[in-house]
Amino acid sequence: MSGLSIGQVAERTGLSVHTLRFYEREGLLAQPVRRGTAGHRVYNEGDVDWLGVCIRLRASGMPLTDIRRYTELVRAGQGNEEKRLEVLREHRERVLAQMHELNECLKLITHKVAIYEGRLGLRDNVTDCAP
Amino acid sequence: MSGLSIGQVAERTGLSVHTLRFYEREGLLAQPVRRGTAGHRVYNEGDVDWLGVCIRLRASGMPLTDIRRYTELVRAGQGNEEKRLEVLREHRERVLAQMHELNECLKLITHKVAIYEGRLGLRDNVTDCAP
DNA sequence: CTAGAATCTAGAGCCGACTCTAGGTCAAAC
DNA sequence: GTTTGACCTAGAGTCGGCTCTAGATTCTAG
Repeated sequence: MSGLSIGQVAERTGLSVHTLRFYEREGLLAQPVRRGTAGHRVYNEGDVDWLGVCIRLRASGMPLTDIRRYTELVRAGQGNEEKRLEVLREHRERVLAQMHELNECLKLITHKVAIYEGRLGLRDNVTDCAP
Repeated sequence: MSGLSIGQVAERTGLSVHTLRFYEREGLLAQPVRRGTAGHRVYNEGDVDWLGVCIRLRASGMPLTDIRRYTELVRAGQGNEEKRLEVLREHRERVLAQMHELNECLKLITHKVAIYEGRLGLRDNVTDCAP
């Protein structure tokens, strides 16, 4: 069941084939992709899983350079767990900070929505209300 | 009370003077900034407050074009509350989606951190590439 | 009065993250 | 046996969001 074309991987991951090649150039793949006949990329399930991790990290705001750094550590094999932890913990801080920021924004939006809904409601209820 | 230079506003908001001028060009200010002698910008507290809102919206991922759209509605005055609500609700959805995504990422990170901490604690040599 | 800091405008430059193009190879379907 | 479509590489282009430069003017402290 391992032996996916770039098109199949694109479909599965939601990335475009362009982006898949781009990510590979950027060193985001844990292992170098195997090549089949005519040099076509052949992905396996592990590649897809790893791409899933990359996608999640990207979606949470990790820059490509950091993902590459982490990928390189994984690729280098055992013995650098401390460094991997450092990268992960650093990103966790960013994620938490971002969550906090989003919460603040949510409060602001909720506040403003309440104001506008109140204003509209008032207008509906009191039909002859001149501003 | 009112009468802040661009430098003072930069200091208060954390934006650079470059960015303040850029935001103004992009139409992110609710009112056109007044000008003092020699054409220097003179901000008031209301401007700073509005910039605070813009900064929060930006930090939560709202693109500048959407902030401009919203600003234009506010600038246009009463009567478009429905449209403002639409912009706000739309962004709220994005924020909630983003929070969900961050949560998923947090789970992933926590999982991986646990693995690495366990590995360091137990000194085993499992090769891990699982998501 | 003068040096240095702050401001102005218009426009160029930069960076991250894609996204697309051109020109080519190859396999299978008609 | 040619056409179609997925794939290849190298490299150019795009876009959002700043960031900086140049050259001029103006405020401010000594």
